[in-house]
Amino acid sequence: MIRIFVVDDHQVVIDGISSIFAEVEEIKIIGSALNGVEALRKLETESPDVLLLDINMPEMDGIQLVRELKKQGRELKILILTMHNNPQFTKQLIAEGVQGCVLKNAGKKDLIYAISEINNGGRYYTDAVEETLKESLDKTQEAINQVQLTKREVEIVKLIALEHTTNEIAEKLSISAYTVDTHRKNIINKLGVKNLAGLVRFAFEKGLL
Amino acid sequence: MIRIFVVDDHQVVIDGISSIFAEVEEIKIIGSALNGVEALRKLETESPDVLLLDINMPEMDGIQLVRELKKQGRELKILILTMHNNPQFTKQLIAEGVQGCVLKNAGKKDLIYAISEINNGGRYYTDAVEETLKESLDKTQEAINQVQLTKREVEIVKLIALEHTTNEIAEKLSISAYTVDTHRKNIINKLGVKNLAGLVRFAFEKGLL
DNA sequence: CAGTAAATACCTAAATCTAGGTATTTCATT
DNA sequence: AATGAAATACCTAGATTTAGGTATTTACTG
Repeated sequence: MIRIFVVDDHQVVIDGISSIFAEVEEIKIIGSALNGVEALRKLETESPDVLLLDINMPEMDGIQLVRELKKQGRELKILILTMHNNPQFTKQLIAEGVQGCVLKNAGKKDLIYAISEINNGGRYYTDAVEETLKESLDKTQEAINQVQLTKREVEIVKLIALEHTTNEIAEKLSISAYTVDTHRKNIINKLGVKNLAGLVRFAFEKGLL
Repeated sequence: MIRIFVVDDHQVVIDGISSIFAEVEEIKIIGSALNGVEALRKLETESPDVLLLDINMPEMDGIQLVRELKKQGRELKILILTMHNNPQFTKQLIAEGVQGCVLKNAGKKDLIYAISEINNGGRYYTDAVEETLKESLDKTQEAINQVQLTKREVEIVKLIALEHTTNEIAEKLSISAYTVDTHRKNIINKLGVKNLAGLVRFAFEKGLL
């Protein structure tokens, strides 16, 4: 019997996954959470074999949660559920030591297979994920290091994505436009993107919007 | 007995929803599709009471599918399943005549309630959706009309979102930078967004990336 | 207490985007 | 053959972003 804990910010997905496994003998859902913070709290008292984790979440995203759990020295296997097949993320995830990754457009069968594989000490990456990964493996290696935006930076990313100009943001936050400029520059550097478009794209991929 | 057809590009969501309703007496899933094109084909022979439809899909998105079905004069109720609570979309959807809209972070209970409401001739919008809608209802009304980008425009939107500048795009497509400029302007006008950031956001919401 | 991360602010020059136009060619449809 | 949409191209002025810096204050952490 494999004991699973599901973390996903969409209740429908949690309910769905629960229902899928309700009819599967060897797998049992022992709990779920709608975000990273809730997951951490609940995992204090629960100890699943496999953690089924969504990447794109508000509050604390999947990667942060993985880090926190590793930091606590938890011995559990992690299977990532992701929307976008983004090599940037996948690389980061592997670096963080997760055991597998399936796209949300995978089917029930794949999901069950991935979970058993992982529970038996294996690894599982959807074909598509693996392929995209290989393609981009030779590219910028330093991009792997942790991209962590500060609270203020996240705030500014959101405002930019919502079409506010530097001046508007400055006024809204009651700070100098120069400061907003500086933040924007820092963000672009941190994310390794080229311009505003990349920044907005990131905001989406990261689930900030 | 309410007969449902599910359209969502994520197999996990389809499987999940199927499982959820497997244990609900009055609701039955009679079919599903992973994209608009497949849905249209399958709906030629199927006639569900309610269509459960994801907005963000590749190939043919939810709105396009709704239009096509209305054009065919199909008599069916449509419940939208959406990720983002975007008033722009909601307005468009209402204009297209859909019966309801639930966010993907709604739970099983809400989903079931929404479906029965709609099947009984009612309408159902998640509280959050309704609220966001009201807030933005006084804003630009003309934005409701169909936003349809041409092939070339879509191409350019993608390149912009991928962080290419006007000059780079011009070179890549072997056209003048002036032309790219014109396209960008037209796109910004069509979408009713303010700047490049809005354009990239749109690309994501529309599922272009 | 020393060190560091975060947030703040300033400066300049160059690149890029935005807004307001006008105008021609191509292609498909009526 | 005419209409209209799509794609193309050009022009100018002003706004905004980008790249390269430097520097101060605050707050937490070892």
